[in-house]
Amino acid sequence: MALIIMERVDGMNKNCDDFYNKIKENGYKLTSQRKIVLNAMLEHEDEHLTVEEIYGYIKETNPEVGLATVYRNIQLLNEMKIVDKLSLADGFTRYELSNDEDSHTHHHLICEDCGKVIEVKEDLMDSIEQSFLSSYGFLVKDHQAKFFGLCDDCRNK
Amino acid sequence: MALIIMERVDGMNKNCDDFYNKIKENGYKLTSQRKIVLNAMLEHEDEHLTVEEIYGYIKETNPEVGLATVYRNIQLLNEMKIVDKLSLADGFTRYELSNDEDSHTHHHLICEDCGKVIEVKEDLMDSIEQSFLSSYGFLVKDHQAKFFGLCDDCRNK
DNA sequence: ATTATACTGATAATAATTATTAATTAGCTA
DNA sequence: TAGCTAATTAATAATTATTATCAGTATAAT
Repeated sequence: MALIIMERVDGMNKNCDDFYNKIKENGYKLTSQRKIVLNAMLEHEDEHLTVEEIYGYIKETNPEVGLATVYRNIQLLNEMKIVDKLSLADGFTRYELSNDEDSHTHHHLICEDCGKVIEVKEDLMDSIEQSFLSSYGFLVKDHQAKFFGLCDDCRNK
Repeated sequence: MALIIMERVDGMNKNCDDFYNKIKENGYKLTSQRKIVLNAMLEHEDEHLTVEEIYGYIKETNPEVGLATVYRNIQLLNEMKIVDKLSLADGFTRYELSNDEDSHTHHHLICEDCGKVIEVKEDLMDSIEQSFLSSYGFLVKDHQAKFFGLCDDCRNK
């Protein structure tokens, strides 16, 4: 039984070990709780999760993990750029797995009518960021952009 | 003395009455506290203020105004698009006077080294927003964008 | 001027996050 | 591989930010 679980975890995502290594490279210990938090994020890759939601998912299989530990480790994963911190339109702080550690953060289109959030994985900001360098001498390393408006469904209602 | 103060308030900003009218147009009463909160924002037009900071400015001249009133009215001014709500890099919720009620929210360039915040008043997002309409059917009404990186000074250090 | 109702101040309540502390554990060293 | 040490954890207290409550007050409509 334990073996089956191990197989599933190992096979689930080839990046899993990469993340484990990253944690150790940064000088942090690879604790079971850290793996659990990271796996929760991997298992809900395309969601924008609050800490309470992450905690809820974790409790289903690992009720012994404490809330403060989830807070601590989400923060740690954010500092290591493994997860991104964002806030959409509802005032909650949310986290999601970084799509690619070297690429810029992707954009979110937020429908003001139904609340739906659309992910835009293309960057599309290159020219605007170039202009910031020439106009202000500001070198952009990353960005975070939200666009508010109406999604296709709500626009046609 | 009262007259001098009145003159200064009236002369300070010709938009003052426009805002007062807007409050009444929206069906809200024009209370002295509401004027005080609005004037605090007008007197610190280019700052990104937390509620505590606004409260601090108000207390200097009007210590009788309560904190809950500041919260209530800042929220109200935000709903009426007189002030914008934003969060920069420090996790605090901040407010600033809207530059122009009809234009899109402006951008912020945040230096990761010294923390300086540069305002970009030009929009520059038109083409990217057009592409969202054609690719996703999403009609953008407003946006909010932060760019993280290095300012001119820190880049040359 | 009177009056209905929205608004305010003070403060209690709530929610989100951080700090504390004793006990546990990862991973280095012998 | 056992033992050691510092990092980490669980539980919970403390803190911080924000919202709700409610009795009293002030706005603006009549």
